[in-house]
Amino acid sequence: MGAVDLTTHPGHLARRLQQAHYLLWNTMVSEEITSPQFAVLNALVAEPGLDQRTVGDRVGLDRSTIAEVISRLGRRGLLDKVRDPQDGRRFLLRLTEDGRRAHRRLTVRTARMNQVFLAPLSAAEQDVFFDLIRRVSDAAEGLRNPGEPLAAKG
Amino acid sequence: MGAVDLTTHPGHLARRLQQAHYLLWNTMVSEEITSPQFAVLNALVAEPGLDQRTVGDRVGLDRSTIAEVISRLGRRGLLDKVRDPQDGRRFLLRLTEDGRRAHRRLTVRTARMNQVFLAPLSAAEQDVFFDLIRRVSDAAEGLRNPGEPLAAKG
DNA sequence: GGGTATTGTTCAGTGCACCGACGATTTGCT
DNA sequence: AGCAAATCGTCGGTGCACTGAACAATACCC
Repeated sequence: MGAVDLTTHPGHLARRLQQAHYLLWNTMVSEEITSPQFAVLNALVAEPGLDQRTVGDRVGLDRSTIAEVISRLGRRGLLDKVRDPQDGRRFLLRLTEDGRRAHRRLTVRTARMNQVFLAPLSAAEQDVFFDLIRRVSDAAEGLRNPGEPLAAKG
Repeated sequence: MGAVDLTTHPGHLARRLQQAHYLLWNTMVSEEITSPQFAVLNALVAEPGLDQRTVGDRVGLDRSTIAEVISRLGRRGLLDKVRDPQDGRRFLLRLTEDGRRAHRRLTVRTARMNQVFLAPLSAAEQDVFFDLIRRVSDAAEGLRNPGEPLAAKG
């Protein structure tokens, strides 16, 4: 009487999905570089010289979290941080040669892992999977800033 | 050259989904009791007197994490911990009256939040959403103990 | 040019999540 | 009965994730 079936709760399922992914990442991709760290490397491969905050936007991490992730990557020599001469508030981020190498290596392994992870679904189902998750996430993200109509700004 | 599209990476999507859920939970359900904490309360409503490790199994948390969650719930007076007289290793867990009240209150709010969270999907799509996530999570979970055929045990 | 608001980073605090190691207890085997 | 193995909880360490507050640098506006 009163207990609920958590398998119909999207939050619970989201947590389980992420745990499952964490497990596979650790065994198939890397034990040193985490998935969020890879996301940061990837963002800097696409757009070298971004500042911290923008990297955070790109990969979906807030200021505090991105600062820690970047600090860890910097400590391992995978990226460099230099003050922006044009704007003394920012740090500009750039991968080192080691960072680019790590990104290349992990890209291959990540692709393999994704195949294993998604193996239970047919190709068509995988597309649906992406679509549904994206729509739910985007909608919730949109509720964050209610007073921002996205098109009209003044 | 070399950067990857993270929107086709299930791990990245899983993280974003959980963040979206976290956001909605905090605004629509509770700022004090978190989603994993609610899962523990729910497990103990369904099966009072479980020990820590079994609760962890039910909600999908390892021993260390479940210990912290339970300690927080205990500190707030939502559950009681007593040594099992039959097995001195275990602690048996039981909700207090406050714990049951909190669970009832949050059950209602959680249902409302789930509706908002899933609103972007049609009813049929919601079923597919659950099914796909469950299948992927279960399969990855199954890779954890490779030598356990689930049916034959000796 | 000077005050105010905004922006980028950091820091403190809380909480989830994992692993590996440890001590205590129970179980199983002989 | 007695020892080895498994089991439950704890502890230490690492890392992600958020909030709110502080601080420095820049931008805006009169």
